[in-house]
Amino acid sequence: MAQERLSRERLLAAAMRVADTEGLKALTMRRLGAELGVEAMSLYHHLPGKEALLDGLADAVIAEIQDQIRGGTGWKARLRWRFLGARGVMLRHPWAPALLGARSSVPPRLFAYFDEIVGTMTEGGLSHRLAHRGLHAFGTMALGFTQELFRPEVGAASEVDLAAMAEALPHLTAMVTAELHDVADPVLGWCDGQTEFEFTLDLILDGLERAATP
Amino acid sequence: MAQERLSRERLLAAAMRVADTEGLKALTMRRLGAELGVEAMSLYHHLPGKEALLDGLADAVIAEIQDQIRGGTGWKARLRWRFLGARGVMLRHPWAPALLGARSSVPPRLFAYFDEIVGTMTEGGLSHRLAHRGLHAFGTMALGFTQELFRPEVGAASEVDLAAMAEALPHLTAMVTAELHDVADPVLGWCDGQTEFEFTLDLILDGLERAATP
DNA sequence: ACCTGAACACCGTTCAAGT
DNA sequence: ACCTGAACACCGTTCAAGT
Repeated sequence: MAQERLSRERLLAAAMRVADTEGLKALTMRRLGAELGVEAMSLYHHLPGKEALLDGLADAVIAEIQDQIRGGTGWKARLRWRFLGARGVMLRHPWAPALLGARSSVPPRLFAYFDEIVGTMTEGGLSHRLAHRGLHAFGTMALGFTQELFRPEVGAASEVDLAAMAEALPHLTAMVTAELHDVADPVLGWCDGQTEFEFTLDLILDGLERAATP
Repeated sequence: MAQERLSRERLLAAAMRVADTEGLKALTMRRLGAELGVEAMSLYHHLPGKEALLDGLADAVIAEIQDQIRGGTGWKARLRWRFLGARGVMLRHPWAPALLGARSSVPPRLFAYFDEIVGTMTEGGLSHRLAHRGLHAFGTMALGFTQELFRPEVGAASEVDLAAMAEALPHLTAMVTAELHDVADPVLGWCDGQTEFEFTLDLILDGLERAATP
């Protein structure tokens, strides 16, 4: 079954494949072994354990963000592309936000990634203090998720009693009604995500620019 | 050992106690049973399973945020107090961000919480569209965490080779050096969290206000 | 009704044994 | 050196039995 020699790279690639297709919970050492046509214990010759596997997976996601080509001139445009690219990576790997949020150690590549973000700001004329605060302001946006932490539950959502909801949650109901984009799917379709992500991004970028030019 | 009758409330209180003192990983059904002087299987008479326990815990955190008294007049001041209060709750329960981030179902109280936030904005004169985008812009800030996803590893942090770091990560090193607040702890002490949280909060609040008044 | 104890199906991992 | 298979210490949970 084992076509080629195992390696750390092959393990991580297979782990990402399993996570993409079956979710993070399905990624067990035994399942990963089966994916590679090998016993679970063989994996321990290339990685010290499960935690190291997840650390490597988190680092690989950062690497994928860094691999995104960046375009545009000016610090605002460059950061805009960076973060939109990061969001794209996260949409391809829906398990990634939860993984990055749960990791206790910082993925090594994250330092280089943040270094580049800071460099983009300071070379754009922002002070170190403002760049520092900017880094915090972007927060999880630099990793492509702002509001994606709670995944919608498909199925149960359409059974919402709008009349009862209007009584218990008047403001939210009024907003949903006013903001409805897609009538076909009144609960899931009223946020498109991309629009709100870009709004937040521009809000922060414009706020930083205003703070930089007194 | 079992002093009083068990109840869902007693289970959740004990679960929060275990999580606060020993962390979320230590919260197993057997450990929770021991905390209450009872066998693990007794818990299943008051909760359907582990997932329901974690759901209840997530909901209890939202309830604790909602219990914070809110002061101030005007929508910006009220939201400011709300989110600073949410941050305080999360600082008391360091396990909460990871839990809320990992839950697949939405805690029931979150709807009422968001309804109040939307109501604060619309009663302050913001359109439903702007309130909607504001809700997304606040994102995880409404739950008290923006950048707390990666916990610093105490101990290994002080062993950083600043000279090597300056070469590999020039922008980040320059920023850390320029922004150093506490010389005694050069790596952990250069962010105080609270300052950056308030900066982000005001950045978004001011940006929304500017978008509301053309 | 509520609680118990043994058992089952998992999981990550240790260890001695194979090649 | 790399991979295996049995075993160990956990975990959430089922089930029959107690009171």
